[in-house]
Amino acid sequence: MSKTYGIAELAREFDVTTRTIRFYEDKGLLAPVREGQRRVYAPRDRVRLRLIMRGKRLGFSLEEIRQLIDLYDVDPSEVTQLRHFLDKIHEHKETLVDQQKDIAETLAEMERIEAQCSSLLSEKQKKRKTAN
Amino acid sequence: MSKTYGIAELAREFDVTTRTIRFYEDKGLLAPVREGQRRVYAPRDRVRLRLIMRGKRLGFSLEEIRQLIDLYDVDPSEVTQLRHFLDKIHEHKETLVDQQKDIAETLAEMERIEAQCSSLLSEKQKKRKTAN
DNA sequence: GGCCCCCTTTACGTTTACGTCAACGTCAGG
DNA sequence: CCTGACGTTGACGTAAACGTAAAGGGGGCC
Repeated sequence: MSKTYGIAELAREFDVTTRTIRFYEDKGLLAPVREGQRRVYAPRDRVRLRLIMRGKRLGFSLEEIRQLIDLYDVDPSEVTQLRHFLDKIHEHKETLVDQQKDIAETLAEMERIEAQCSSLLSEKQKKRKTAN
Repeated sequence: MSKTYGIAELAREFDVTTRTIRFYEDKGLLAPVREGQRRVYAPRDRVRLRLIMRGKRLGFSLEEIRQLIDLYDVDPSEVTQLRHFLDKIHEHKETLVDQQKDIAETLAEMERIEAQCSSLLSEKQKKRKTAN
């Protein structure tokens, strides 16, 4: 038997509330096994949760994340599905590449401002020294 | 005189509604000049709008975007402000670098799945050919 | 038995980021 | 003068992503 997890356990690990985890289940992002009423999470659920958190950090909506995650579980039996699946992957890849560009630009600007600021700061330090 | 823009003009250019632009003003992200009651946007407002859109694509909240944009307009007179300012930049840079990592990981996984899928697809094609 | 901790569902509240509609001003063209 | 395009404020609506409180079940342990 591979390990299982309780809801509180996962909540602690990923620093979210149990409410949040149940909410994700409501939205079809998770589907833990039940033991009576209690939710029991398998390692694959834990992986999914990790993917969800990453998706959130990237600014995707839960709906988009759901579609993304479903890609990992697709049954590769039908050829048409495979094609459709590859299309979806391409879409998401483009989005991500665009984001990379956005980030690169923003980082570049920040470093420009940063440098400008640093030089300004060191100039002020000089003046302070010469004034003493 | 450098060019100015009407609200509808900018709305078209950035593919948002005028409502959205006014909303950003409400939240302190924009501050166009008034000509009577009408809003008149200068090139710098247009730049700001571009920054806003980029921030949104990166999943930042409007409040975070406001703080980010304000960094571009900071008055570099006070040394303490400069230090504080540099700290803020460092924070944001870390966030962005983390995002870069997230994106890289996601892209890597996608390409792995993609390759796996493509090979599956070409195998099916082969079988189809030999079956004919 | 009493307390604590974990779990459950139901349901209403909140924040963000706008959409939508009403009601009205302004200015150019026909 | 009327229409139509563009603009304004104000108020209410809404979807997403949870928070929070209510009300309760079940197990362990001292």
